[in-house]
Amino acid sequence: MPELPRPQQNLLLAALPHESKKRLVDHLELVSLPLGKVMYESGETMRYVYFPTDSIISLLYVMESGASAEISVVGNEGVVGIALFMGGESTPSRAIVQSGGYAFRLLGQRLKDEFNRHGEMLVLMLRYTQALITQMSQTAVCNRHHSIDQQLCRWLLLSLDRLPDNQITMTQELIANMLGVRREGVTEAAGKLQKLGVIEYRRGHITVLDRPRLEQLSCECYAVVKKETDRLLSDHF
Amino acid sequence: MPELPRPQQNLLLAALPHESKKRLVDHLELVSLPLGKVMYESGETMRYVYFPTDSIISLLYVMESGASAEISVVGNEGVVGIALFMGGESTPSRAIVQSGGYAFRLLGQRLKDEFNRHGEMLVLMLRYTQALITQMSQTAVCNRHHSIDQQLCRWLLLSLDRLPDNQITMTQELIANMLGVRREGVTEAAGKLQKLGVIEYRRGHITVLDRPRLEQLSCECYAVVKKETDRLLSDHF
DNA sequence: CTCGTTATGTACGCCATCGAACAGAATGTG
DNA sequence: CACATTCTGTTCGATGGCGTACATAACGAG
Repeated sequence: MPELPRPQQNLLLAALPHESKKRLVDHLELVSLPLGKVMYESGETMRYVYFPTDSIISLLYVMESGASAEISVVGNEGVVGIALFMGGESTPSRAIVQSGGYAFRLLGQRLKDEFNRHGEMLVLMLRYTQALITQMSQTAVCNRHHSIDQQLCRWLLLSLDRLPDNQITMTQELIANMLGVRREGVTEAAGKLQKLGVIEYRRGHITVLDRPRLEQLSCECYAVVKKETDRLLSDHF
Repeated sequence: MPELPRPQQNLLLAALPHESKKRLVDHLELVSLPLGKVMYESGETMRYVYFPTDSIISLLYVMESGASAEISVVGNEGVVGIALFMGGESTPSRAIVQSGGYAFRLLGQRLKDEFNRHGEMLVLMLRYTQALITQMSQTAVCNRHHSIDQQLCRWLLLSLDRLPDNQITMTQELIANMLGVRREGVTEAAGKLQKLGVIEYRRGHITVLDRPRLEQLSCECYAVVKKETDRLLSDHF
């Protein structure tokens, strides 16, 4: 039987000094996040922040037309709900579960209290926020300049980094929503990767077989984000 | 003769309570920022933060190939150098002067000292950062889904909001760098706008004649960013 | 005023991606 | 096991933006 997740699996929670952790741990509530669940709707006031352990959350922007694009992705290295401590309380984007799993949630007010003690929590959250900003910037650039093929590679790698194995549960339709492209475009790109033996997939399941090759085929955006995230957070982790 | 800028012209500085302002004002140094000046190079450690009064600064990402794209834009409503107080000290993007003018610069350490007093400065900087995040997200979406025509409108509006009159000094070539498209694409889009009587231009100078029409022709991205920025910062301004 | 430089205009073929439409395959539900 | 549903594969024409090449026009330094 699978064990239940522990707070330590989230790297931000793990990085907290003992004192902070002690203050928070009793208020952390384990929640299950099924694939596709909408955690925040655009403009909504946030009540909780979420620290994923083994789930992945996409921050998605949905336009008036219904078209969408992923702005950034959050896994066990991060937290969903930065608007709470940044002061805005809400954001114009949607948070949706991209890979089912668990997260620990914390009442917004509790996080704010801890944040306002101006200790390690503040430093950590701000550094993480900067990493998130890097990801968003890179997404903007990537959307402008890179092909679907390259972007799919980037997206697979970002997902892979946040998953325990080399297996991604996701339909091509959903990936297309994330990338903001047509489903057919993803089918084609995925087909090429499969032909190259880099991935293997069947109806909603993708297995990455050759990760080094995937990194070669990806645009520089993945490496930039990875490197910068490591730089910003590795002191703490 | 034109008067020299005052710190109050930067909205963030203006919004500071008297006490904070008193601590900082003697350390603010007025600097002139000529068009095209590179204020930060990607990855460089930041020494100063800049509070523009009448200049505009673009945060630009330049790829390995040399292609570029604007991530966000900063005028008298903001500050250049958030990485300093976010904790990362540097970012992978370049800051370049998009419209010449003045700014007050402040030694990074002074800002950090003020920031670490955990007063109004912290709150203000974080809220501003959230506004910047909104702009970056929207840029990502816009790059994915909207036409050059629409994006040019958005870009003109964002610039206009940060300038004293309806006159923009900027070549089509530079606009193309910002938008991450070909110069010819901008020429064509600008030509259409001129034919419609919305703008008028000649060799590096653009005059906006019909701003309401420009807003109609723009994608929703401009309005989203504007509205969210107002929401996040109007309590303070 | 002239000339070199820089900015803008235009044209052509190319290609990635789009939109739409439909066929086939895998899945799980009753 | 059969069927409805959902996912994936493929095709077609349309098109927006690209790369390239070159022409014209405005400016400003001498």
